[in-house]
Amino acid sequence: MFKNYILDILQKSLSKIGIEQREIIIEYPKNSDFGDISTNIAMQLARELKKSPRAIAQEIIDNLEYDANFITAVNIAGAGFINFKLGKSYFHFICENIAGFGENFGSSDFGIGKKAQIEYVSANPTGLLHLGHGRNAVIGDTLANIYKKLGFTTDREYYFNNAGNQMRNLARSIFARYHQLLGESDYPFPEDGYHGDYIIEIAQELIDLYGNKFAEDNTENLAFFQKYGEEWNFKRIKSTLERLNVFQDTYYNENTLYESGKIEQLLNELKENNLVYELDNALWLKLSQMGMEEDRVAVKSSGEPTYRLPDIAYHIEKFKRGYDEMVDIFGSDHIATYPDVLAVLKALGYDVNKVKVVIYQFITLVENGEQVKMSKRSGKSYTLDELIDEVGSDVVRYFFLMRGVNTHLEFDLGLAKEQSEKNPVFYLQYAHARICSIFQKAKEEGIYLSQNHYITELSEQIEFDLIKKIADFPEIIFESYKTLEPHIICDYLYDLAGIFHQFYHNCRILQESDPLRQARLHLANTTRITLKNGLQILGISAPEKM
RNA sequence: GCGCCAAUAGCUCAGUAGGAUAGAGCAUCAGCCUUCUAAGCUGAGGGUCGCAGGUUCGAAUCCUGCUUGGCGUACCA
Repeated sequence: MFKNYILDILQKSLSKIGIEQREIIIEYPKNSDFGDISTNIAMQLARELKKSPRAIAQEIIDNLEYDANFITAVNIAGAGFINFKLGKSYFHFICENIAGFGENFGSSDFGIGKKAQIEYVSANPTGLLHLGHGRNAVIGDTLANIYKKLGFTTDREYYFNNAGNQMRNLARSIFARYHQLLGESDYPFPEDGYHGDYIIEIAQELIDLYGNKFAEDNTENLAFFQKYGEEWNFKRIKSTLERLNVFQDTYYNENTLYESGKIEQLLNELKENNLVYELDNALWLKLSQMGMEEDRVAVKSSGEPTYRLPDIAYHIEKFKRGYDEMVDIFGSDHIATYPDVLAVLKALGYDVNKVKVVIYQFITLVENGEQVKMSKRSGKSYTLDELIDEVGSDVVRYFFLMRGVNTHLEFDLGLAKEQSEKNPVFYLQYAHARICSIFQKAKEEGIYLSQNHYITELSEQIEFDLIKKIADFPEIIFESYKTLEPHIICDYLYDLAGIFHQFYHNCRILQESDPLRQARLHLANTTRITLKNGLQILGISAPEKM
């Protein structure tokens, strides 16, 4: 938004010297001596035009037409940077523009008319959510918020499987604890069973409800335990997600792919397209013909499909629903599996560019400099619920989002628990609360926002810095959509809060008289809206008082 | 062994369609409250961007090799 005018005049200048439309990179120089805004376009063109960057820069400037109220100086520096010094009118114009968006600032129509699906969490109901699921949930939910902000119609989906080995293992684990609680203390626990305390809780619940009615080891009883465990786990999973402000529209059961014949259909399609072959009683996917390392099994010799088949069928299902974009959120342990799925989809003629895969790295939990271990099947697991109990939902969300998805995230429990200036979440929320408190005070004094914004009253450097930062917001949202990196928004809001705090210290608001007071109130108000809308995307509350 | 991902300040991390003096937070040190919230602001110190080569006017960013760490490497999901 802030850069549009500059881009426009540069583009026109370029076309005058015979260079067609291209992407111009514009940035804010770190050193303010270089002006407010700069571009390296002359350097980019040097190789192509076989001229020195500085000469090209001069040529661009010579052909530049601009409003002298907007741009007060243009010069060449260094190897060929073109630097612009902006006039007050430019900042006023931008600020007025932002104010015009009101509470909707940051929304755009980029995705209007397009449908996106974001699939996240997708944990099977074999246990409680742990921290890894938390990172998955928060990344997925936030990306969905970003898509929504850009105007996409968004479907938030949870894909799960309530059949198979792991679920049978769950039933066996509960069954063993059930017997142990009934007094058979040496009843054997499954080798790779689920050791968490929640299994004991479930077993105890079953005893409280039914006594020893299900003690006999038969398939009916185990099936009952499996179903009971599934429902018990799902209830807990949903309540945990709800606490984190994560809501999903659809829970898609893998089983429906079998029931509706979609797996069968896929198998036929694979055979018709000659993408599979039989070997040792198993059905193999010809992945090596699709550019992959080696072939993999689609149907085991036991007749059971591997995960690949339903995964492919599920994605076909997504394609059939007509999504323009589909986002999958996976932990790094899945990094090797999705290329196979995509390769097959591609071979079947689907446009796999519509599928975006986010791979996030693992979390380590640290307290007092020591790593806290967490593992689902060992007894001592740190559940997501416990973490929310300790630090609250806002902190959990922010900490899970504040690093790049490809970074091993170190979650510092000590810092997270701290309710002080060290904790970045509070720094952000404090800025918002501070602004709200100014308006509260204004209200008490009978001061309200005027119709006229009186933006032209603003003249301090810090006010212009703030305007510049606010104006970046829409672009930041777009950037995080492009890169599928929510942390960009965290960093942005942190910077914005910082600049606001500086403004707050340097510029009085309510003590001034109108119209400057009004101008600053309006600037504070657009800051508030930006912070609030940004926090909303992150799923974090924007308190009015702290 | 092979594959993917990483390595940047004491710590946690930004920064990679090659660009100006590599940034932030925390920690350390020094300042600022009769003034709209000090959960704030101001300043200082702190770096062989893992190592070695290469590409070029220019490399944290691209290429090659190496070292270290994480995750994979199933007819588990």
